[in-house]
Amino acid sequence: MDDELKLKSQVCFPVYALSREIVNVYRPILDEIDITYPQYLVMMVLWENEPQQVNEIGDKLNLDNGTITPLLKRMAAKGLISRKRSSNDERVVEISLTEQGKLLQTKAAVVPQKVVEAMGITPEDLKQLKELVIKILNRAK
Amino acid sequence: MDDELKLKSQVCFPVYALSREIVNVYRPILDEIDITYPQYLVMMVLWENEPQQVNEIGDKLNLDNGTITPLLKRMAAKGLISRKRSSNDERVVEISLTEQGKLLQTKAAVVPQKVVEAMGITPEDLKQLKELVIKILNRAK
DNA sequence: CACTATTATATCGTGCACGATTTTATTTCA
DNA sequence: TGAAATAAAATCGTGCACGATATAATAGTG
Repeated sequence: MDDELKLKSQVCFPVYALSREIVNVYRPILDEIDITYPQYLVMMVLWENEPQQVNEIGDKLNLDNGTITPLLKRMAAKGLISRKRSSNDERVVEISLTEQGKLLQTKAAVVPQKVVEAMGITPEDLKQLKELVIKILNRAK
Repeated sequence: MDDELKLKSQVCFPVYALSREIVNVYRPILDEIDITYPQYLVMMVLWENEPQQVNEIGDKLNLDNGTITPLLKRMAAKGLISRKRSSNDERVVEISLTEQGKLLQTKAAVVPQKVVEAMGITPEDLKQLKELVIKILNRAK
């Protein structure tokens, strides 16, 4: 049998498995502040700068608008963000943080440390992983 | 602002983004043999050994049965696999390849090379990535 | 031998994730 | 200026992904 078609030979499968494992590690930690991992990513984008357009957020997270639009709607329904049509350009929807969304940042401050602890990963491996993944990601896109 | 809550500081986000990018690279390639990436993973598990129980496949792919059961049902509906209750233990469902499922292996032989080309990744980075990700994955679980 | 615990699978509900298409607004340029 | 092109969001359909729960069969135990 062709070795390349064996699961053990795969490089992509461990990445796919690690990605899901990461989300599973985040889940119980983010449950405490009542958001999901993709929602947490959106919040990080907005804590850094707001308001932002739907597409700006999608570009930063590499999510297309078929994903980001319903994601933002769930977040708006939860009271974390607000959506307003731009008066300059009626096509654009500006996403801003609500007071509740701003306050969540304080509660989220403990998340990074908790995740590192839960994953049991060393800072060296972390750094190496990030550099390598970003290198590959940049080439792939 | 707390730097740890910035997207740029994140390690997990690049892994999550790379995982989705990988699936997106596979998509057009696997479209030609009419399967999805998770279905391709199941096929690899079965090409290596069959029949296998539902849970055996799920364990190898780290997928719980809320994911694997409907996935296998779609594959059975497509004619790639067959599902049969074990006569020894009526709880167990044995998953086997159909003739069509076996034949697909030949058509899939070109997939690994095509993916490597499409990703534009060097063999050294590939090897390094795999080792690092597996190391982290083993610690996290 | 019943009664409880365990195991294997299925089901249900929610939330991504993406391609394809649609809708509406703005821009371009003949 | 008005038709065609482009751009921003939204919508639709399909397929994961997972926790929680349910169902049914087998195993263990007093």
